[in-house]
Amino acid sequence: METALSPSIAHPTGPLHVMHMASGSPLESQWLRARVGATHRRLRAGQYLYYNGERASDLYMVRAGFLKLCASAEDGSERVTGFRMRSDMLGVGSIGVGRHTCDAVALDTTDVWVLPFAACGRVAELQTALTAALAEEIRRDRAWMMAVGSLPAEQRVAHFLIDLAERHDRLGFNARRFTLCMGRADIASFLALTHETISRALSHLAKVGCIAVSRRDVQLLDIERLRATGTSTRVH
Amino acid sequence: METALSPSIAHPTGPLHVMHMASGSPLESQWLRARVGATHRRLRAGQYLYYNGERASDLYMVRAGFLKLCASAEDGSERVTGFRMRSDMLGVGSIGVGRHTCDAVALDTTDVWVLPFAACGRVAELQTALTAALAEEIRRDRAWMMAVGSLPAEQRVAHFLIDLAERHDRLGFNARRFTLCMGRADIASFLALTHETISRALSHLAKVGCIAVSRRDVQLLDIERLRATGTSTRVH
DNA sequence: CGGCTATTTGATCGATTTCAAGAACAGTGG
DNA sequence: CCACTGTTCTTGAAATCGATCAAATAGCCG
Repeated sequence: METALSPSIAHPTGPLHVMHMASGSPLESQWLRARVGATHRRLRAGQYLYYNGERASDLYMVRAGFLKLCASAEDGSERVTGFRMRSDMLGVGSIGVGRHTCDAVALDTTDVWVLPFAACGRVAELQTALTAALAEEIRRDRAWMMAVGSLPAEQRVAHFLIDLAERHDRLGFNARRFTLCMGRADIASFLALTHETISRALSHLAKVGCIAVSRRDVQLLDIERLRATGTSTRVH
Repeated sequence: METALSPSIAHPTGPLHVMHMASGSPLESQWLRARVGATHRRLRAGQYLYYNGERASDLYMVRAGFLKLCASAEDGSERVTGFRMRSDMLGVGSIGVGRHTCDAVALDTTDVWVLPFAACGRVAELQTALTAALAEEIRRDRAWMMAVGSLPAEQRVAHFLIDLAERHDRLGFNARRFTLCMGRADIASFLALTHETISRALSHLAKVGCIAVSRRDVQLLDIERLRATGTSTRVH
């Protein structure tokens, strides 16, 4: 019944679609994981998987739960740079520098596989999968750049909700109704807005009937209209 | 004498610094290039190296000149997502999807090496270098997200100028004085502003004595102050 | 020189931030 | 179970920054 939603949710040619690749990637294969000596780690909400600047020796794949990534500028201000859920990779930004370039914080009880760096390099299949995961990350950031740079506040929020819905859909979760694992402030930081603006945008989208919101529970009522607001033209 | 500038220009721990890595990367080695069958291509200003959506079979490394990358949203609006100069990689976003995810347009007479995809995959050293290049790209985008998301217009412009200066410095070019290869509109698109705002920001930075601008020639007169404006706190 | 595009500058308008306060909720300890 | 406290969320009103509209100037190329 989730698949019935796909026609309206899915985005066949968009960059986000490719993320699904990870679900079938070698990184999820059982024997490969054994071969690289993958271990397992569980985090409670609020715990850090790794810290910015910390020595990096592993990559991670989320198996359950939800995390946010926070980068900090030189001046000390923090910004959320992304959210990660099941089948997403973590820590790829550390490749080539050996240190994590952001914090990773669990927003819910979270399970990850720990994939040692060195081992990943030895296994050719993993190299390839890793490369693909990196490329995916780039496309994801690119999409974010487009959205944040050119959409007004309410449309950014709509875009954000649709993105979450698509990811839920791909993982087989309910894409029309889900709970946000992060607070308004985190969404605001991610979308480069204030938490008041997020609140107002959600209230307004609810008032016009696109969605229903109660605290952190969200229902997408009129996805088409939501997508329309989240996609409409805004040329600089 | 360029090195004398480094203390004030360089950014020892910042993500941008790592970009330099590319200069010493295997991708620049002569025999490796021969081994992957690298060819050469020259573009005149305005010519496209590749188009968004086009089948991708190569990666590119810039040897001379200057290019911009343009991504287009579903609604048709175009946005500049980056600028590339010597020692930068191009086309990495296509890895894993087989198609280019943006346009690459020369802004000046430009030379690139063409590195066939398939060959890159065979050579282990290249795989590693490639992975590093991808990670670099991610960090670069992350830095952009931080800047654009949290800085007001004038500081974004200052940040942009400093970034260009650092890249020039690393390549051994004059970091205090250079000419912009792109128009105001391209800068505006990249920084998610309007070209009028870019113009005003440059004029103002010039009025307060941080820089001198004439058309596309820029001199950085007071880098410290420029950096201060480009870094100052702006917490959401 | 004319026509073109890029750039600069001014004036106004509007979206979003900021400041401020209240309401809903969660957790705590009595 | 309930008051207490702190946090998250919502809402309002005012202030601000950048966009938009409009026009003038400056280069550039044929």
